[in-house]
Amino acid sequence: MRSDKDDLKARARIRNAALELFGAEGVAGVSLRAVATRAGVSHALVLHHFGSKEGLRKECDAYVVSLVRGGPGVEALEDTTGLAAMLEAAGPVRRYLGRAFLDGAPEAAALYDEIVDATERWLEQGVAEGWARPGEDPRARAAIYVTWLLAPLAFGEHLSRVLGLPDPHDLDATLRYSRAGVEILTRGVFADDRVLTAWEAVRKERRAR
Amino acid sequence: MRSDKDDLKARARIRNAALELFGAEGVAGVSLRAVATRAGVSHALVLHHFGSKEGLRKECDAYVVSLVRGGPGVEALEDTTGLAAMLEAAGPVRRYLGRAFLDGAPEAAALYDEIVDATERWLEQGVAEGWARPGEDPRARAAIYVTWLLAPLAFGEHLSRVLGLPDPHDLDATLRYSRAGVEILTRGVFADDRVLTAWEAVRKERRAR
DNA sequence: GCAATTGCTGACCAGCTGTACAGTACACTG
DNA sequence: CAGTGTACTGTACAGCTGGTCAGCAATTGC
Repeated sequence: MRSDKDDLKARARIRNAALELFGAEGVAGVSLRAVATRAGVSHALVLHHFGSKEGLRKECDAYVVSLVRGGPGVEALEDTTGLAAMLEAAGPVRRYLGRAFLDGAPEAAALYDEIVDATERWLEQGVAEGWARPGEDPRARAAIYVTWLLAPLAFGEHLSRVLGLPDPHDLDATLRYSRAGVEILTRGVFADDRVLTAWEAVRKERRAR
Repeated sequence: MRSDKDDLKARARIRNAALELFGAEGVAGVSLRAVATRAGVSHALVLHHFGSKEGLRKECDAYVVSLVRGGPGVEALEDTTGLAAMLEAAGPVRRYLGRAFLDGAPEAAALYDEIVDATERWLEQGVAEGWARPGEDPRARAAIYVTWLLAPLAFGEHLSRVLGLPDPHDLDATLRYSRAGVEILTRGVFADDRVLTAWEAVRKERRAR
C-alpha cells in the first residue's frame, strides 16, 4: 500500500467515483477512464476489480440499495422516519438512486416494491389504529405515497432552485419542502370534494365508452 | 419525394425516433446511427438536418416542451385538467420528459418554473375562493404539488408494475393512481397532527444546534 | 528463504463514436 | 436549357470506447 491507509481502499474509491459520475451524467455518459481518473487509478484497475462496466454498475446499485436498506434497520421502513432518513442520504447517492429508478435497474425495482409493500402494511396498521384515514384503494395509495416521497430524488434540483435554496442536497432544503409535503399529507390541499367529483366524472365517462 | 407523402417527412421521423430512443436509453446511450436506423435514413441525414447530436437533443427538448405548453393552451396550466392532460401525453414523450427533468435540461427547468408559478397563483386563487386550504408556505406547497404531479413521469414504470397493470403509459393506469393521488390531495392521509408535530420537533431540534 | 497471491499499471486491440465531405438524385427557377 | 438549392447517401477519419494481457511490486503463506 502507498501511505498508512491511503484514505480509502482503491476499490471503494472507484465505487464512490462511479457513484458520483453515474449519478451526475448517467451510466452511459461516463467512461471507465473518467471513473478511473476521478478515483486516481488506471482504468485497467477498474476492470480488474469489477470485471466490466456492467459489473461496476451492479456494484453501485447493490451498494446504494444496501445503504438504504441497512441504514436504520429493516423495520425503519415501517415508519416515516425511515423514509425521511433515506431522503437525507448523501447527495451523490440521491442522484444515483433517482437515476436508477428511471433507468429501471432491477435492484431499484425490487427496492421500490419492498418499500411499497412495507408502506401498505404500515398504512393498514395506521387505519386500524386510527391515525391514518381509510382509502378507497390501499395498494394504489401506498404506491402513490412512496412515489411522492421519492419524487424529490428525481426533482430535487428543480425543487431547490424554485425555492431559492443554494444546495439541492442541503438538509435545510429538504426540511422546507418536506414541511409542505407533510402538511398536504395531513390536511390535504383541496377544501372540498370538487376535484374528487371531477375525477369520478372522468372515470364514468371513460367507462361509458 | 418518394411516395405521395411518405408517411412523415424524414425530419419529423428522425425527431420521433430520437424522442423514443433518448427517452428509453438516455441521450448518451443512443448513437446517431441507431436513431437513423430507426427512422429509416442514413446517419448522415441526421447531421444534415440537425447539425450535431446536441442539435438533435435541443430540437427534441423544444418539441416536447412545446407539446406540453401548446397542448391545451396557456391558461390550461391554471387548472388541474391541464396538468392531467400533460400526464396523459404519449408514452415516449413522458419518458423523455422525465429524463429531461433529471438531466437538468435548461428548457425543462424553465418549464418547471413556469408550472410552479402558475400553480402558486392558482392555489392562491383557490384559497381566496375557499376551495383550497391555506398553507404555511405557499411557494413550497406549489413546488411540492407540481413535483408530485410530475413524479409519475419518472416513476410511472414502477407505479404500474406495483399495481399489476400491463402498460405504464396506459390511460387506465394513470386513472387508477391519479384517483389515489386526488384522494390524498383532498382528504390527506394522516387523521391527526402527529406527523406534523414530529416534523416541528425536528425543526426545533435542528434550530437549537 | 521462496513461491503464490494480490493490487496495480501501461501498451494494445477491435469496434463504435460523432463529424466532415464529396457526390448523387431530384425539384425548382430563370 | 443551364443553374441553383435541397434532400439524401456512402465513405472516410480521428478519437474514444470497453476489454485483454503481460508484467511489475508488494504482501502473504509456508
